[in-house]
Amino acid sequence: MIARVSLEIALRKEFDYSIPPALAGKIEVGTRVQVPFGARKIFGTVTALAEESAHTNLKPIFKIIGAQTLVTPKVLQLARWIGEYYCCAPETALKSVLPEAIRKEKEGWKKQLFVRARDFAGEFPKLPKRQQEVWNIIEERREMLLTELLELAETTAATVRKLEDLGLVEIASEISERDPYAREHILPTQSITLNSAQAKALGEIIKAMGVENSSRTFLLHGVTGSGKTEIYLQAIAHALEHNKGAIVLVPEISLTPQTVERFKARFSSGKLQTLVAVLHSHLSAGERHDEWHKIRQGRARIVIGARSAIFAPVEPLGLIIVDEEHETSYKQEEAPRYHARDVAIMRGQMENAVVVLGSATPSLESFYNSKKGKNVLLELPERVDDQKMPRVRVVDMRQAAAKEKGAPIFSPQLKEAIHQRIEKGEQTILFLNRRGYSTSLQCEKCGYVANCPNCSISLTYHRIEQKLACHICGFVDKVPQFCPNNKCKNPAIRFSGTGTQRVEEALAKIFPNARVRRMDSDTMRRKDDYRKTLGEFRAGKIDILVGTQMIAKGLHFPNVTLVGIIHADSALHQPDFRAGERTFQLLTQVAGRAGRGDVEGEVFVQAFAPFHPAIQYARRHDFTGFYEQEIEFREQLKYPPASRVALLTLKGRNEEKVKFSAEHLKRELEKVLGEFKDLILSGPAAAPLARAEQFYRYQIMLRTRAMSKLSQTLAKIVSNIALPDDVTLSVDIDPVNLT
DNA sequence: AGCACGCCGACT
DNA sequence: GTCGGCGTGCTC
Repeated sequence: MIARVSLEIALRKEFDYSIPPALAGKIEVGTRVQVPFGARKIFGTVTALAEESAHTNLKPIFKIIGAQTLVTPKVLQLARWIGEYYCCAPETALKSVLPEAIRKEKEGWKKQLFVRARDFAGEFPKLPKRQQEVWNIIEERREMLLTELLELAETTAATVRKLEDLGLVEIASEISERDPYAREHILPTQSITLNSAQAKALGEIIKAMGVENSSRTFLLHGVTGSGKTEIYLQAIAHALEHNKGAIVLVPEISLTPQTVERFKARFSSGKLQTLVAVLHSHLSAGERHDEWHKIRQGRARIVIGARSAIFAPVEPLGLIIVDEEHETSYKQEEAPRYHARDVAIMRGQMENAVVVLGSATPSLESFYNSKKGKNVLLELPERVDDQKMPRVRVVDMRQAAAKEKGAPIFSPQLKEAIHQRIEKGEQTILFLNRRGYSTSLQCEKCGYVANCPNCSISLTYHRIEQKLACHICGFVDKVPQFCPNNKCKNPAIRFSGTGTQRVEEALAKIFPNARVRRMDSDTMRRKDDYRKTLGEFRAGKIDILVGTQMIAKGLHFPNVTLVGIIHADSALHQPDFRAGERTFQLLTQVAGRAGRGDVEGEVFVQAFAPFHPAIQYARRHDFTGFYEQEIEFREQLKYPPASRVALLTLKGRNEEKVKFSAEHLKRELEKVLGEFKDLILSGPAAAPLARAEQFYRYQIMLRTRAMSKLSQTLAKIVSNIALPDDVTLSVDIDPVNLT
């Protein structure tokens, strides 16, 4: 027998090996192996078994890695598709399918000493007092951790060893499974009765699950608080009843203990007792290892996790849920540059699983697909608790700016609203998507701006830490006391643009008695900070929470009746065709934080372009209206979803070389791509962020409706084109980030 | 990806 | 005469 092996080096080629007698019958498709390759030893994955090979003198496989076949044939098939569609080496795609913790040569199980009572035949010996006490504990528990026993009996291992010598107990090193949620106390929950819209949606999903050999994708469009999660839970319960497993994808940022708890509470406790495995980046390598094997061994049937959880080896798979499907964090920003939502749809098709995409603000792509019949739209138009949507007021900051000298941070309306909440003991969330104190430092006299030496952006002033920092590369500099321009040396330097630190400071001045807390990546350095701060906020120990992105998602606090968005249109000027969509989504999500208790919520949106459609449709909670006007623009300019984009980026330290290479690449593309009738080729042009971490970047954008075909053609060009070795080319299919 | 082989310039 | 530059090609 011969095994075809995909090696863990991006050669875009597979190699044949003979299976030595010692491994005969133990190797199958998906087995990870170590093989000789030239003078080296390399890991790889068996992708096929064959009777014969085109090559002679095959070398034998060295050994098998892992106790069990790690890549299931279905996941292997999925990896192949990713390599093809996302235009990367199949080896790169295959590599990302297994977590790092699983790919190690030695197994990652944690072994601990266990003490177990043995069946004792014959006369029970008379034991000394201490030994008898220890025995009593063991006899009752039958089996326990040695460390636990020592603590409980306040004794040492020597005493237990005595019992072992007498043949009363055995001490053995055994696998002890790590449980990242062992400390949480989870109370079981029961299904909640659904309202009619929910019941109808669930009915459709269940109906689709009953049909064999037809996968179906649903787009569950439900406003914030419309009860999407309960539908997920009941759909999963249905899958379990039919002996199928489920994968739930959640954006990393909303994978909080509360989210996990909701799933565990329904399935991991009470009479169902189905294990829920969790996969996300905050787990230790050991925890991830154990969670993954729980899934692989079929003990966990439900997986909840971030992007890469879409590769979880759940088998058979009945249901995939992609919550907040519009979230950009589903896109991996390094090779393989896959979009987990789209991989989910593909996996659903391959495995006959039903896919449910959920969102209050669906991506234009998914909504467009529902119009085209590629997925089935399910609408939840109302909040489950009959609460009204919050009242959204848009404040024209141009007027506020005209009244005072320059634009204030808070409009008078927002200031008054905050004041009222403090009086009433209600809470406020203020959102601003910019950390630091001010976004730039400029000399008013000579025009000098403090820029990053490595990137083409200005440095952000951090007042508390007294530093200037680059938010791209992390460069840090001292704050100059006067203009660094030698000919100027002006002591008056202006800080402009507002960040969260400045908002926090301003609040302290205006409301000296209010308890203000800032939440951004600068204050949330430690693992536990996030949980702690939210705990204090929930307990009412904080009046005003100021924060970035971090506070926009999923938080649910009944006492929050006011949400202020400080600079709602800050994203609108970005050179990205999705700028409007992002703004609409963000405003809707943030606004959804208000009024989830008994009191009606109020949202203040401060903007310099208050009549922009993204802001006006968000104000009216009108997704469909926004979609209709946005899709018109996308269709006119042939942007997604009216087309698909491939973004080619060239990077290098030498700008001229990068530019030249980009022009060379474009000429090569023009030669080959004539057959694509609807192709639009634009660029090369300097990337919006022209330099990052000392690398100059040039881009070429390709647009077509036939992306599968285009990425196949691109793969050929990319692997054949000759570029200087200090210039690198990356291909991003369906990019979400154009910078 | 890494390593060997191979063919032309400045050195003991 | 050698040491070494990195172009080309190969690894089952």
